[in-house]
Amino acid sequence: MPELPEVEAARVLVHTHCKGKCIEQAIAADDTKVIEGVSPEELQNALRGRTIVDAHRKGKHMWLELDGENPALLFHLGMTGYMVVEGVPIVQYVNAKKRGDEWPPKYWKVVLETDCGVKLAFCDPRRFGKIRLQADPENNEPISKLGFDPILSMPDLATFSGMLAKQRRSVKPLLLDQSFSAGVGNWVADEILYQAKIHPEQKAASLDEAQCAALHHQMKAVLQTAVDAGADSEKFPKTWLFHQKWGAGKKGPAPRLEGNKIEYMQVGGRTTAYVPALQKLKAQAAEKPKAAKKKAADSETQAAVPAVKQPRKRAAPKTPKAQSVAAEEEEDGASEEAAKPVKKSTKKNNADTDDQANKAEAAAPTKKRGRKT
DNA sequence: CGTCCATGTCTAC
DNA sequence: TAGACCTGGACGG
Repeated sequence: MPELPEVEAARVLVHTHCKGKCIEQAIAADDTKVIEGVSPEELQNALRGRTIVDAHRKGKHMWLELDGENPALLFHLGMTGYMVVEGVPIVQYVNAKKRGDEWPPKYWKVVLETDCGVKLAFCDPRRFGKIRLQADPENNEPISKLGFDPILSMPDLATFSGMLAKQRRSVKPLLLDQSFSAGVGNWVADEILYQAKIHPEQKAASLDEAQCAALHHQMKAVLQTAVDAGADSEKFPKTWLFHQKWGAGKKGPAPRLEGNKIEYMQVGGRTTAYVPALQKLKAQAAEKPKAAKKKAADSETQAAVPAVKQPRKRAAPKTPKAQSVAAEEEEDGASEEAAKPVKKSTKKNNADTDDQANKAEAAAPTKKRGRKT
């Protein structure tokens, strides 16, 4: 769950173990989807011999500042990216599979080894992450287009309220917009809104003074608390909605929090958990009646309902993404890593995974974790 | 085996 | 606002 707290924890990890160290060896996977703009060889050559001066972060982006005039090494962790230092236990994402101690770790995209033997790897199973080289990252896209980072520079209340007043959107989609507030993701947004007792669909401009103040406070407070906990969810306050959303709640009895029922709905295309009893949608300006949303509406006071309560509610079947099963040529040692989809049209990167396996082997003969079939 | 879901962006109708 | 992009885990049959 790479949102601000998780990325900050990754930054701290690098800062703690790698700051001031020289990169003696760098290995990059042949994955053009994740590694942008440079070939593996170019990236390796650009990193070898460089000293990691420091590690920085803004929003969900982080970067390693290198010595001299060398461009920085940027990372965006996407949905499943994470940093690992050999021998240092990683804070597992909730619901993530336990990783072993093998090195290089599975799904590695870049592995660095410093002159004093520290080994750092960036891994990303789902490959939504991004790695790139860029000079002066703070003054170039995408980082230059980010909004305020609540931990680095939370605006004062007056400024913040002014920003809200100009918005037309609902508050949750606004919080998720990285050009508004950088670093807030799906779970953080839900937690902030729950703590501030604001309904996710409340229009940002319709928040009253007290709500603006609560939102302003919780935005900083929730993130600071998560950062202070090192993004380790086991250390998050027991009163947080977070634990229901990913901890319990999913399975088992009807999810409740402090005695209140938790509801789920889609807001801005994302699954949203909230507590209707505390987060009420107050009347807003001239708004269309908003056809009673079947989901939340009916269940408001259904405390009498038997303990059945189906977890979620799957509506439409949702078209499967018709995996083209067609062509399937390349064999060589390829078949060993992820079943390469050989996507229909837009397939430009296939040789990556298997290639990585090969490199991993070369780089660290010890382990090779392919999954044979 | 199949379906659904996921802590994030992008892009197109 | 829905669909794409990717992959793996959880769960149902």
